[in-house]
Amino acid sequence: MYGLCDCNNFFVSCERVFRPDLEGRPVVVLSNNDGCVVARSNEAKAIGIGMGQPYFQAKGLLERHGGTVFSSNFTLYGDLSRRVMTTLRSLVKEIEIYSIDEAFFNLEGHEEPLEELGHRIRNTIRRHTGIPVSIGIAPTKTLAKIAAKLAKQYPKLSGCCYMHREEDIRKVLSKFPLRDVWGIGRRYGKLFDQMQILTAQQFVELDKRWVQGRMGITGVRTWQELQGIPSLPLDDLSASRQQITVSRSFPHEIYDCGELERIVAEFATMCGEKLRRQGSVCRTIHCFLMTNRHRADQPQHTEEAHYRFSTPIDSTLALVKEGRELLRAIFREGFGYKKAGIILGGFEPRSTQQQSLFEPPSDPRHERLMEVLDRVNRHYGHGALKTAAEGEHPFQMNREHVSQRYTTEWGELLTVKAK
DNA sequence: TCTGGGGTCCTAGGACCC
DNA sequence: TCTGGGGTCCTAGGACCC
Repeated sequence: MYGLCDCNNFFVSCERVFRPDLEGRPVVVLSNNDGCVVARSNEAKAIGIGMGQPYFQAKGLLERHGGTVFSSNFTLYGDLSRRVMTTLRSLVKEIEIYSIDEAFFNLEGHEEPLEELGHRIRNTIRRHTGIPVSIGIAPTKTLAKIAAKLAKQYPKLSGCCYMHREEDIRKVLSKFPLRDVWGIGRRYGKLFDQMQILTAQQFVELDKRWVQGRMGITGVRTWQELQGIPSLPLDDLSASRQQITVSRSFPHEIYDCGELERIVAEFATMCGEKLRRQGSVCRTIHCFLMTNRHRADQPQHTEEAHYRFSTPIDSTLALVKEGRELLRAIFREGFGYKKAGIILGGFEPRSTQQQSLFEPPSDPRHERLMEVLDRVNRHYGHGALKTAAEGEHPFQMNREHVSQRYTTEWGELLTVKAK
């Protein structure tokens, strides 16, 4: 049996931990630059605010219902996520952290009745962190996702759904919309709508060879998982990432190459910090640039370029240098750029770094320099020490409604006032 | 006026190997 | 005239996820 622990409306719940006055009222959290709605309280969903809706479209509706809006505060959400995962890890044997607000766990060898255990997990996480979660328990991960959805949907389940009898599962699947199944995205959803295959049960009744031919091995796995055949093992994702990205949309279009260079240098620096934190060196760096795709009246240009280091590196100086060169290669005069990013890939562990036979080894002085750079910035805060290429003023996003970093900054602790 | 960011895995095809 | 069989590795692009 697999369990899924899914935080309810996670970003909104994080804000409500420190603002209990917002219980029962519409609350939304916005993406970077206060662009789109990325989390909604149940009340905000009920008044018709959509997921991913641009804020300027939702603003009026929210205000009419006396709702509250927050800019995203990932420092806070990341810290509360860590607390939720720590609590969960103390209650079950093995967990796979799937995203900032979800984790799977394995239930083999637990003696406590599983439904009871589910409720105990839910109550403990609520008590220790203030975050409400939904628990789904079922024979496979895909079914556990469905169970967690039901737990969220039906109040009489009190936040935990244990789904294991075959006839119960079939009954659920024959009502469950196929497009809401984990692994069925927009593209396949459309295809199945056209075929009039609307429920998960109808999908399960398709021929395996058809599924294989049309959707590949990933489709077959979903098909099997829905039948209770485990096909997605619990992954140990503690291994390091395959790719590191830092990208942002800008508040305004940027026409100046020098300004973009400073921003890209900052993104490359942030990538370098992440890279060294996971103890890797990288072989490739990509830089991309795009204009505002929502402005059909303006000329469009999107381009990407990449560079391969002859010796894998983790030095911010090398990343900044190549990042800026790539940018200069793809930048075109006269276009208003709205978004840029740096992506690192081709990772190897730093400890077993392969040297090139013909190229000179990377500058050994960088290693010491990066150690000092990271130590200074850990102690005095991000950006205390930086490359000249980044310029004086760090890249700023719109964050008009940001809350305090209650749990990670001494200066921003919650203040309690006596009445 | 305003429209997010960061990931994963799979597949097909090309280069290359013996 | 005729031209094998069995692999690996890499990359780009497409699907998906939260």
